[in-house]
Formats: sequence, structure tokens, C-alpha cells
Amino acid sequence: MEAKEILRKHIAQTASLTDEQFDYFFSHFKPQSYKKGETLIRPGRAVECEYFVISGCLKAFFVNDEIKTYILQFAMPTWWTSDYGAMYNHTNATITVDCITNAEVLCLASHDREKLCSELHQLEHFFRWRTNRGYVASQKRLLSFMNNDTKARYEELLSLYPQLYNLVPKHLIAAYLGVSRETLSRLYNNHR
Amino acid sequence: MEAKEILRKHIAQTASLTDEQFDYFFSHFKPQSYKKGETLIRPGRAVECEYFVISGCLKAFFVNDEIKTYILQFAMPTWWTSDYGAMYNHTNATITVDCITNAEVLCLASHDREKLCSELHQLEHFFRWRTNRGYVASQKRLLSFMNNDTKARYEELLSLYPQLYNLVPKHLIAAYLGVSRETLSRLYNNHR
DNA sequence: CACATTACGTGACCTAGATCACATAATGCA
DNA sequence: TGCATTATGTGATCTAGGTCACGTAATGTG
Repeated sequence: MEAKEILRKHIAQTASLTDEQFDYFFSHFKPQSYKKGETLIRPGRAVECEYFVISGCLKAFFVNDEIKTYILQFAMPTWWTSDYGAMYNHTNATITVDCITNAEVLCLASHDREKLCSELHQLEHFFRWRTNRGYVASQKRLLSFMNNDTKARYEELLSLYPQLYNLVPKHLIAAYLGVSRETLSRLYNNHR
Repeated sequence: MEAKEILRKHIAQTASLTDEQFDYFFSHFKPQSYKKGETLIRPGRAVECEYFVISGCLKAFFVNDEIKTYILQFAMPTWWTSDYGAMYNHTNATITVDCITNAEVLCLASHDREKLCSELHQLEHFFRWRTNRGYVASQKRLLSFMNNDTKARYEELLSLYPQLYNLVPKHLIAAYLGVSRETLSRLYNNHR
């Protein structure tokens, strides 16, 4: 399935657009290909756009002063990603988005999204719901952080996204769970 | 300032409505008064509406099997609160919303919000941006959880909302930070 | 193919914060 | 005003997980 069709199906779950409307919407996206390890969003730079993932896997992460990495999101096909804090406030990025595998994405400029939202009510509706879901997921993860121990969070993550186990190196899973790679290693080898 | 005026100013920051449009919007809200300790949303029940706080302070929290409480949000004047996960998915509430102090709120039914959003593009715009901000704040809190220790999170919370220190009991602040009340107590009395 | 880099496992030790136990305010309310 | 809650402080002890140190795969690249 090609990029256009994937996006079409994705939108159709939340908003109904005519073919003409969708074509117009789609014409604002720039298809891009990235290789494993390439960086889409870099801290300190302006954030021009957000990305819709067609294939491959990206990660959005924060690196603190002690060079420790925390992964906010693994972005898989049909997921959206960006540094939304920076994008909405027009400030410089504080997080990085890069490729875990080779990836194809559709790039939508922030000002184009705002323009499209004001031109087409249905698109404003779509983006409202997309963010709703993100917000609820984020609250849920926060709760899981407070309530569950590492092992429970690890199992939760793998039951939600089984593909991750073979797709991404273990130290990145640790960085998503917010623990050291040593702890994660001990966890599933239960040496304790 | 009365409730209507407070909501008017709040909306105006994000969306421009005519007086007629705002009156129509406002006519869907039910003003309600609650006393300290009263419950607005209860786990296991359906979630009919969301609340806009006019005065007082609410809390939205989760209670786990071991009766430990985790506070997701303190809701102060001009904040919105509900169990959004339950509301969006039409499932029963998993969190509780109750009053830390006596409070006045405006209650908006979920189906009215959806109706209003589809009738008035500007309102859909407003709710998109409100959720945007919530999403970004939630991501930021998640990051703070992973990156900062309890002391840093405590200071972050108080610098953001200094009123909280005198308004809410310390064990609720601990429940927001995700630590035991003993740990919080030791923290600001630095007996260590 | 060889060498560099990255990924992963595991022991030893350390620390933040949990838990339990108890004491002492402070507050509400009959 | 007096008693029952609720809020808070603090010691003693325990534990999940961090950090450091080292080793061995695995993978990539000239």
C-alpha cells in the first residue's frame, strides 16, 4: 500500500473527506526517506513540521545534562511524531527525533496544518481527536509510571507492541521504561 | 467576576466568537456548586461531562488495589477536568474527581461538546488547542518523572503553582509527586 | 577478513525512597 | 470544651534500582 492510501485510511477513521478534499490535504505533505540513524528533529533548532510514519520506526527522546536518554515515543507506521511542545510554542526543539530503522515519512509543515485546519472543519476535527488520543495515552503512561514497577511496565509495553522486542535494541526499551539497561537485562533473565 | 465572564475570557485567548455564538455556547453549561470532599466523578460510573473550574480546587486521582492514591491533576480556576480516557471511549470512569475545597464549576456534557464542535468550527479549534496544551504538559510531566528526583519535582511543582503549598495538605502533594508522605516530609525538613 | 563499535550479561556495592511504627500537632464537630 | 479524626514529623529497617566494572557476543564497515 502506498503512502497516500495509508494516510487516507488513517484519516477516514476519524473524519470523512471527499476525494477532492483529501487530495488537497495530501498535496501539502512532502514524502521523505531517511536511513537508520538519521535525525529529523534536533534540539536547539526550530521545529517546522510534524511527521506521519509510513514505514520503519522512529524514536522521540530527550537527552539530559548527564547524557542520559529518555524515550518519549517509539513512532511506528501510522503514528505521528514531532516535538509538539516546541512546535506549538514556536520555540526551539528540546527533544530529538531520529530513525531506529530506515523509514519513509510524510512531512507536514506546522503552518500548513494550521491553514488546513482553518480551511477544512473536518481536518480540525481530525487533529482534535488525534491529540485527544495522544493526551489520554500520555496520562495513562504517567499513571503506569507512578503505579507499576519496572517489570509490570516492561510487560505492559511488550503486550502493547510485541514487534518492539525484535525491532529495537534492549537499551532503547530501557530508555523508554526509564531504567538502566542493566536493570532491564536482569529483569527478563531473572537473576535475583 | 462571574462564571460567564471567566469562561468568556478563557475562550477568547484561543478562539474568537461573536456575542451570539458565545451565548449559545454558554447556554450548554450547567453551573454547579460542590462542598469540600464531594465527588464529581466516581470510578465504575459513566462519565457524562467535563468540568470547567470557576473557583476552588479539585483533584483528579487514581486509587490502586493497595489503596494508594496518585494524583493526575490539581484543577484550579480556569482549568478543565474530567476522566477523559473514559469520556472519549465511552467506558466507565477509572479515576475519581473530587473537591479539595468548596468549588464552583461549569459542567459541559460530552455529547453537547461534540455537538458544539461540529456546529461551530471555532469551538472545534478551541478544544483542539486546549487538548494540545494538555498533551504537551503531560509529556513534560512524564519527562520530569523520568529525569528528575523527588526534590527537583517538588520544587518544580511549587514554582509552577505556589498557591498549592498553603491550599492542599502535604500528603496530596506527595500523591501528585508519586512518593510517600514520609519522604516528602523529610525532603523539605532535610533530615538526611 | 580484521578490527572497531555496539549490544548485552553479570557481579559488587551504594542510595533514594518505601514501609512500619510511633509520637505529636492541628482541625473539625458534637 | 472535649473527643475523634486527620495531618504531620521522625526513627529504624528494607529493597528496587542505580552505578561501576568487567566480560563476551554480535554487528558493521573498510
